[in-house]
Amino acid sequence: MNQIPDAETGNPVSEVRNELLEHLVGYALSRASNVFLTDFRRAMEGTSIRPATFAMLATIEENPGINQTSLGRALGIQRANLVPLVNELLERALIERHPAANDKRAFALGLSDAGRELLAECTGRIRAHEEHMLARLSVSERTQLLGLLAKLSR
Amino acid sequence: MNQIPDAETGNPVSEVRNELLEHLVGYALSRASNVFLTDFRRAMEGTSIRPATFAMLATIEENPGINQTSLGRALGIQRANLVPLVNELLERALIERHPAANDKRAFALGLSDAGRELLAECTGRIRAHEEHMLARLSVSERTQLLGLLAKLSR
DNA sequence: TATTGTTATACTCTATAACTATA
DNA sequence: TATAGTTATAGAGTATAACAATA
Repeated sequence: MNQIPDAETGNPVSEVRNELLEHLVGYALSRASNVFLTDFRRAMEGTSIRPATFAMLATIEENPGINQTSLGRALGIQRANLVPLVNELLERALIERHPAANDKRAFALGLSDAGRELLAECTGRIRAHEEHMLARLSVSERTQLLGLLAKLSR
Repeated sequence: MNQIPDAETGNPVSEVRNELLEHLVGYALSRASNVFLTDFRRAMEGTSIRPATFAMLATIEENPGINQTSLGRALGIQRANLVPLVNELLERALIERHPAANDKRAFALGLSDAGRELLAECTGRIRAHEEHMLARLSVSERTQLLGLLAKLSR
């Protein structure tokens, strides 16, 4: 892991030991997720799109007319936290919001042309980012990993 | 995924589609990590220990005398962000901090008896939490998953 | 009564820049 | 010059509670 000097004895210590953490899936998930996140940000530089807003655009494109509560539920984002995100995408004219046909409380969300264009641009960048992050994994390992992760979130 | 009414047409829609996100490892990592995080918090209720402070206690126990920079590097926590965390553990008397022998700039960190006790208590809870979260995975699947995740962070 | 969208608020994690004292 | 610890600050994700309008 990391070469360190032992601050107490001054003896050279070859590595930081971490038997406990190394065997915790939760810790490994958190570390791996953060590595991806850092590279995701680099890949998306200049787009002002973050993981949450990308997920929103992708989900709205595939489910035109979806309302905010359903969108939040599908993405694991609470209604309250979705509000400023929706506002941001509206202000950037990446999505459109119309009154829902059968429910005066709700809105139907859809992508604007600009939103569709930006989504396509971001999707291309993200595919390259994933390819870069998964370079060490074979095709079957990638499939395995996706399957195992899906099992954890279900 | 989630049953929603289509807000535009009012037609029943069986599921939220998400072809794109479902095939992104970065997204799956983020979702799974968050599922674990939520359950981790529940499992640690009453201890005032969070993921970062648990990782610190575990790493200090296995590397007595380690300094803050090395600790941060081993955990992926920047020096600047480590400071308030170290202070918190010092104030709770869970760790001790002594001047390093060979470097007047550095401190040697170690666990107090209280810290060792709390670490043991938390470790037990976390093992139960992991067991709970991994219930759907076989032993070999768990090993596979840990191995694949390690490949991503290296 | 329950649900949709909203406001307000707080906590945690992470990132960057710049400082001091030592090495 | 580089490193250890520190301060200050900001961005982003997530959590809870409560409200008005509508179902």
